[in-house]
Amino acid sequence: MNIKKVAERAKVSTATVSRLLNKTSYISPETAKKVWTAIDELGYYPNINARGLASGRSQLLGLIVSDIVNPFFPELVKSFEECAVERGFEIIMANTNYDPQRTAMRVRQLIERRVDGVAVMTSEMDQTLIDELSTRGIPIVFLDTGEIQEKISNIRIDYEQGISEAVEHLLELGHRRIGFISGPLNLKSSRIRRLAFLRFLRRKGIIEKKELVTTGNHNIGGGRTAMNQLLELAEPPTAVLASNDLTAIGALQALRNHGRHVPEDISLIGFDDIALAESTDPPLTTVNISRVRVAEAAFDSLLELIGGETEIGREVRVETTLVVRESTARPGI
Amino acid sequence: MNIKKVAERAKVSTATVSRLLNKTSYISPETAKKVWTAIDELGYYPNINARGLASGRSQLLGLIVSDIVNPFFPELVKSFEECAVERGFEIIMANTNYDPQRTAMRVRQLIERRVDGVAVMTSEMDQTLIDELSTRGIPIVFLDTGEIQEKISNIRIDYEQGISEAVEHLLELGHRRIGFISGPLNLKSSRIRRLAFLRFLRRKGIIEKKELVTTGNHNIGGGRTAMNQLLELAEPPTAVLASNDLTAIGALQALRNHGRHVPEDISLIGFDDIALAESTDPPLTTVNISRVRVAEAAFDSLLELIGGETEIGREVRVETTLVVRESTARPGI
DNA sequence: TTTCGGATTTGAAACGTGTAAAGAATTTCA
DNA sequence: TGAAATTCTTTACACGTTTCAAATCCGAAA
Repeated sequence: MNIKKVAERAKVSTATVSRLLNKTSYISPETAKKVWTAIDELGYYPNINARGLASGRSQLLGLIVSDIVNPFFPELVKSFEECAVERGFEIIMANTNYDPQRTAMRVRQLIERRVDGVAVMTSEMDQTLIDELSTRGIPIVFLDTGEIQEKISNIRIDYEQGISEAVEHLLELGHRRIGFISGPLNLKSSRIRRLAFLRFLRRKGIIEKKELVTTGNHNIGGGRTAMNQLLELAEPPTAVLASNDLTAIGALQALRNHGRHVPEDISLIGFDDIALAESTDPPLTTVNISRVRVAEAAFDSLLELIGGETEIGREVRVETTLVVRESTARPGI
Repeated sequence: MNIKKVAERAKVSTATVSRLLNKTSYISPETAKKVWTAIDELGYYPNINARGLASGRSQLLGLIVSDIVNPFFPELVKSFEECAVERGFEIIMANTNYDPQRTAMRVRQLIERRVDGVAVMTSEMDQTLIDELSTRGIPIVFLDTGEIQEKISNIRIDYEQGISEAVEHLLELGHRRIGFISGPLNLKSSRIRRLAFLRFLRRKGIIEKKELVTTGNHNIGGGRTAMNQLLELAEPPTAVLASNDLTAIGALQALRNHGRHVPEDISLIGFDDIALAESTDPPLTTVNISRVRVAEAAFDSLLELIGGETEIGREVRVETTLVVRESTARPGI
């Protein structure tokens, strides 16, 4: 059941069948019909391996993520897959678990598989691996952590904007003592968020109080601990911004345990806008990063590089926007 | 940079190189060394497309899930990927979004890709698609929803056991009015869980009270609504079992809104044991389904079918076990 | 020592299945 | 009628695997 059989049955050459399937040139309607009939009758499915071998394109994209279990990623993966499938690509998922060795192995496999491009959604990527992809001309798109180069694009999430909006929102409500719970400081994205917060505060002429800026671990537990710490201060903040939603959820729990009401006693803002944020109690005001937008940007940039339209990659900025729900209000008196 | 170049440089035939890489026959140590040197010097990576074409094996597995965003799946996907990678396979993820057309398209693509096997983690799979895989001899493993046949295995999650344990636990604590919030009844797994609950109650000689068995939607909102309903009863339950953890979390919120304390006023048990269950307030007692176990069972069964060791598939039972945390206690007086 | 049978190791060549460049045949249009 | 356009065919790949056969080596028998 291969293209030859189809060609024989339709009484055309294999090239005609191939061109029909790939739409690479016009085929007369009658011929097309004959061929389609043959294809249907034989239940022919082209062999993508052979196609890939002959054409040099695999229609396969590698998607490297550090941890799908992190609620930020599934949506990203889902959207990316949707984009890919729409354009006739499929994705090979590679979960690295933050393990460099594993990452190296997976990248090697992706190369052997002759993927047409790789989306790297983790910052823990060795330069040698990037080089190995680059040498072979495989386009790459990074999330947040990369510099544009030949065949390398980068999606930059504009944390600054969302954080500005969030803090602005709190300022407008009348808050002046604003706390921040950052993520683990060994992660680049954590540091960026923290820095954006501090910078904006300074820009607004608000004196930074060291004790109001604490560190969590981007998990619920870390948020809880950090919030407890903040509450133990002589003068606790009237509003807290968390580096991600899980942290905010932990903070929410800590507040409840201390008998503080959100938002009456203290306001709380998260970051990411994971699905859960809508269903916390109270629903969490948070900064939305559109996973759909990020995935689309990543895919589009990759496709552009694959298509060879541009040699040099580009940087795409993805906005973040404040989503006001019910965890913020004027400070209590 | 192909096998021929390597062969030339090592002054051997391509067959020898191939055999060395695939370990399909002994190669004398000197020859092996020559070849390895050539491979290293050239930075040769075999072309998997060509390999697949020649050998008929793609070392690729399809993983069909209905919705990766559902917190049950990421862990499953992760574990499955781990198993696969360990044995030299890679996975192509196909997210169906419960859309039959999309499912059909993805299955077709997987066939074209000549995947060596498919794991179907969704119940919404058309019989014609299954047939299309079967005709081509592609092994399949289902989760919960399939009958073993030639080249088809099934992983059966033992809901009954977990639910028995959960209810038993409540009974031991002294509860007699036990409510249940099911998932959407159009999902097979929801129905199974609901049935298991009712059956166990009956077995224990407890009269089923219709009003205590409500329906949610496997999401937080649904859990909240359902719990509110239960609380409006003249005689509300003293304990509630939810069909999944998200539902339980919704119920938790509803209870809090009504000023009821968990577990003092009312006990609550979830199902699935998603990561979040550990971090709710109070930590949720729930029935654990080991995603790792499920993934391993699925992969192993699939591998067995691929290896051709067995023609007829088999059914693997995966246990579920109660994890007691802090959302259950003796009923208040 | 020579020779023979079998085991080991290697090579040649035939696949597997599609794509694409170049060229042939046919039709269209001036 | 000839040039151009359209449609199709021929054929040379792409790159491994695998079968079958050849070469080499070993120890035992003659």
